[in-house]
Amino acid sequence: VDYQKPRTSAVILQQYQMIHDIYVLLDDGDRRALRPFGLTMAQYRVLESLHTSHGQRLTTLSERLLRAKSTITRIIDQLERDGLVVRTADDDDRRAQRVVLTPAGADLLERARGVHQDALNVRVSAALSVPEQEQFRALLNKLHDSLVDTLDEMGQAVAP
Amino acid sequence: VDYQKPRTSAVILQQYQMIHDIYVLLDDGDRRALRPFGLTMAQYRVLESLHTSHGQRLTTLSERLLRAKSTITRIIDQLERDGLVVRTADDDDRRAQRVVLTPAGADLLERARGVHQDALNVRVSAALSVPEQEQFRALLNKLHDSLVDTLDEMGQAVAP
DNA sequence: CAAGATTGAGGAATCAATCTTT
DNA sequence: AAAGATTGATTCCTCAATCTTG
Repeated sequence: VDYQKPRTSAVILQQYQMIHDIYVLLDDGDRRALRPFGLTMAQYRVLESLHTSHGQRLTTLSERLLRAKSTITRIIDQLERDGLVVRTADDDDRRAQRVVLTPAGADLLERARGVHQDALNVRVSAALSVPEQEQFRALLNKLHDSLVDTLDEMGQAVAP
Repeated sequence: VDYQKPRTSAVILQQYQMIHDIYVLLDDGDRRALRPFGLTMAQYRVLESLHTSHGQRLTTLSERLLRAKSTITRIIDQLERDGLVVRTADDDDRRAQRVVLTPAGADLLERARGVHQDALNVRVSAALSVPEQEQFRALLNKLHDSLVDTLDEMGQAVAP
């Protein structure tokens, strides 16, 4: 018996694999919902973030969406090529680019969001009651914030 | 006001983005923990699955790990090249391949698992108390099973 | 030098097509 | 025809290096 190195409980391992699988399952449904609009999940999340907060920098998007800066650059390239967003110069800092949703982008987001949300709603509502959803949300929040904290302590690592 | 099309509540949307972010955050930590062993997360999960159930078919691995069959083929290629697993002929069905862990593979898994679990343990324990973890696990389980069910109803879609 | 952004190279995952066996 | 598995082409993402500006 080893008294010195407490091993991870089976509960935690199950949790992790479960989170992983749930992510994959949700991702699978998302891709199906967004495909008719020609959007990947990453592109969709960028549009959503821009809708919430206009004129973000690429670096800000990288931090919020937990993607490498180069990934964001390429996603914006695609979206701009499709006429959904536009890069704008930053008056205060000539290094930075501000990204703005075009009318076409806002329109596409609006339509995609409807389909995406309905599909998500069906799947989650079938699984959890409203009180359970609230309870679930609270636990996710707690875990999320804690993970972000430990990430910060190690020096930003996701998007170098 | 629109009485006909109930939209998704903000709660559900927050949940989804939270799950997505948590996945990315955990994945980031995993990659750091497994890199010294030369393993990706997908490879690690294959080894784990083979340790639990010996001699699985590639198709079975594809279904359990929610990855496309071609993805599994390539992961097994890599693991076999590194001498961690071996493809074995199936006596009953000459189309099928049974995958088995080699002693080297079992050994590497053992060592990687220790580091991976400790790293995960630290991060999750810092976030949730033991009762919370148990509560969390129950909700994840419920959501997971429900998502699998709705996936099955739509005809297998993840790995065509 | 540090920060914002981009580019090239490489890995990982998927789709569609193909081959063999049932 | 259908199932198990593989291959080729393509997309997505990341890392490391680079360019410009603060």
